[in-house]
Amino acid sequence: MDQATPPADAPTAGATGLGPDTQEFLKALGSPTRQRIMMLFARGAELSVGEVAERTGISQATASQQLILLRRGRVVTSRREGKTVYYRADRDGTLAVLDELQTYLRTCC
Amino acid sequence: MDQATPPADAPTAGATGLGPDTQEFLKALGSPTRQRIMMLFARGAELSVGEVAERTGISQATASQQLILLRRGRVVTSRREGKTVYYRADRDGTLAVLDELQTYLRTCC
DNA sequence: TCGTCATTTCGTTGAATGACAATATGATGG
DNA sequence: CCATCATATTGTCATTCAACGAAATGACGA
Repeated sequence: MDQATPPADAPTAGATGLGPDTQEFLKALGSPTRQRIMMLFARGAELSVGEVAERTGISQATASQQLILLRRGRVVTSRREGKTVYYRADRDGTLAVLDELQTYLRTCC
Repeated sequence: MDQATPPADAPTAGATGLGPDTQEFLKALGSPTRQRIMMLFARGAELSVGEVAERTGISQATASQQLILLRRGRVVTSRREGKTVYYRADRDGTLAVLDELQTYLRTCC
């Protein structure tokens, strides 16, 4: 929905020195619930939304929402296979964001 | 140092696989306001609470609060000199937390 | 001791977030 | 086309968070 609303890069970025991806990454992993979700994806595991909901004990709707937030932070990727959507850890995205984070912290410290 | 807290009460820790420090770190840097604050500490700058308030345009009370949150995440340290409290980036704390974060992400990916 | 300055804490308000149930969308098989 | 299953979206409520002004704490000098 709000995908084409921002011009290109300015909504959250700008004065912070961090790109939007990294900001979303930090917010995504800052939540205990989403941290718990991430533990399910250890060692390349791939799970459907329903499986994540079941194993974490949260509702299906909430699981879907939180997974979308994690995807926005490039922490996970999704793959559709028929009716079900499989999520797994986004190795490349995570490494990219972590790299930017380190660069940022080098600026501050 | 609340480093050794195995069974007692682990509100946020436990099932997430992340230590409390790292959780506080992620929450601390997840806020645009606090990211803006951190940019003031570039290249080892040391500022008082009042200076941070003035340069960011937020009230002095809010600045104090946000700096305390950043300190909890080991992103900054504080030093008292007379009446004024000086804050600066916590290099060691940041590196330590970043190291734990990388270890955590290696588990997931 | 008293007053002042800098910081912290307190109490409150509006906005953002997290969670759920209910409903809508989308894909697949009959 | 219709029924069904998995996911996404919507609407609502409770909790949390950011921010402020006002009051309390703490440190220093007169």
